[in-house]
Amino acid sequence: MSTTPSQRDLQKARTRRALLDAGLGLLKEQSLSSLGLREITRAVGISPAAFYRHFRDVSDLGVALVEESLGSLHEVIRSGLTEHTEDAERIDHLVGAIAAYVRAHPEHIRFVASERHGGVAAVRTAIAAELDRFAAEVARLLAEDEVSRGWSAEDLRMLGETYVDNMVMTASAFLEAAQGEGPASETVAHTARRQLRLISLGRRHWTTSGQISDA
Amino acid sequence: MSTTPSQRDLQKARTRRALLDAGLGLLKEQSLSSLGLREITRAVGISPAAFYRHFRDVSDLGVALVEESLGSLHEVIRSGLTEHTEDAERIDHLVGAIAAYVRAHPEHIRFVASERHGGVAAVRTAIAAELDRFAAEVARLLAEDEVSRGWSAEDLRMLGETYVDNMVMTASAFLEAAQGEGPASETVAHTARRQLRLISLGRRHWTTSGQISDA
DNA sequence: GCGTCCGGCACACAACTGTTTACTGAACCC
DNA sequence: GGGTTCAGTAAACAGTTGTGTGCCGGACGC
Repeated sequence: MSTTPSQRDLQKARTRRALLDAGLGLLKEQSLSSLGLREITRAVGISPAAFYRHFRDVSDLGVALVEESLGSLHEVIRSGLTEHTEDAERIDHLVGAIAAYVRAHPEHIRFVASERHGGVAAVRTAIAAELDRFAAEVARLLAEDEVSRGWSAEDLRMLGETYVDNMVMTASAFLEAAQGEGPASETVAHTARRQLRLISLGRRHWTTSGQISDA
Repeated sequence: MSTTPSQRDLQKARTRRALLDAGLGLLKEQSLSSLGLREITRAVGISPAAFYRHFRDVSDLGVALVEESLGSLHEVIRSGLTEHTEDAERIDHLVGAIAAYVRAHPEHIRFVASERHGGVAAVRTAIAAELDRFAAEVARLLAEDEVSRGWSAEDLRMLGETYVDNMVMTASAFLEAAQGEGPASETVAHTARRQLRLISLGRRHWTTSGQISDA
């Protein structure tokens, strides 16, 4: 039961959105640690002092952007992994979902990719935590496949991390493709599919002891 | 036949080094796009204007740092891949080499990791080019294994990229471990070894058509 | 209807930024 | 030894930055 938001709350939320959007937009061409508070407020059309009504810091705004960027991705991946069980089909679907997500939210992806190892500690930590939850979730989903019988929690976790790493790489490769900086989008998709296939194959032949079995 | 460098050339080279080192040091706590020219010269102890005797830009200095950071890595990996042929042994050696490299040049690794998707286009491009050469080299080396018989150039390339991606991820994970931000160093090594094992397994069971073979 | 809350404003502050200019003085070449 | 080259300097430039203060005015709760 949520109380109806007042006119004031609505307006406040609206400028908050504007600040987030403006920040995200400006981050196309620089990184968070060089993004100025005044720069943001100028883009929104409000006075610098008004910024403090919404965020303590620019890095505070950054942390808010992390949740926003990665929050909606969970659902996308969950459905991608549960709807299909056959490997090839699942891989195609997953890569397609990533491509679609990048097309829909390019700035968010760019933000995460560049700030994941960026200069602002608070944001870095927030992203790491989110991706961690993410890897755990993927591991949980993959644990339900028949192929995962007998896998230790540790190995499953490793598998989840491998998937997440790969997805992040793929997403940022799609992004570069979209802005003409790297190989074309289809090439990225092709490579991503085969990388996932490689991982899938390794997974099928994994032995719980971790030894590499003979062919 | 190289001419002996004059006293002046020597001194110039020395301050250039100082600029690069100072820049790298300052990048521990921020990203390149927010690194100030004056900040660097102040750290070195020269006047701001003197900076222009060595670099056009701060991003120009960044590009110089890319070569420096990634140049010496080639040799490390080449030896790591050629000295051993047996999978398990090779993987141990490779992960160990990465760990040692990170321990030896932590700032360089941090620089590459954070600027790879950072805000400065020129640097981003330089890193991408270097990693590209890198992936090609790994592919070339892996092509010589017996396991690679019948692999297409395209598949080999994909394999090389997978290796490089994994190595970059591992290196930056080691880095975070070293500064106490993520899981411990041994955990990282353990995960990295198993990820490489996973890839190795996939590689063994790869079929040229790209189909996933039955167990 | 009235007092309070509070998002946004204008203004001021000191500190900082990249870049240009004309210069000094030591190492250089012949 | 004398003229030239050139890394580094000092000073000035116009803009920029984050943050603090006091105030306004419309929406709010009662």
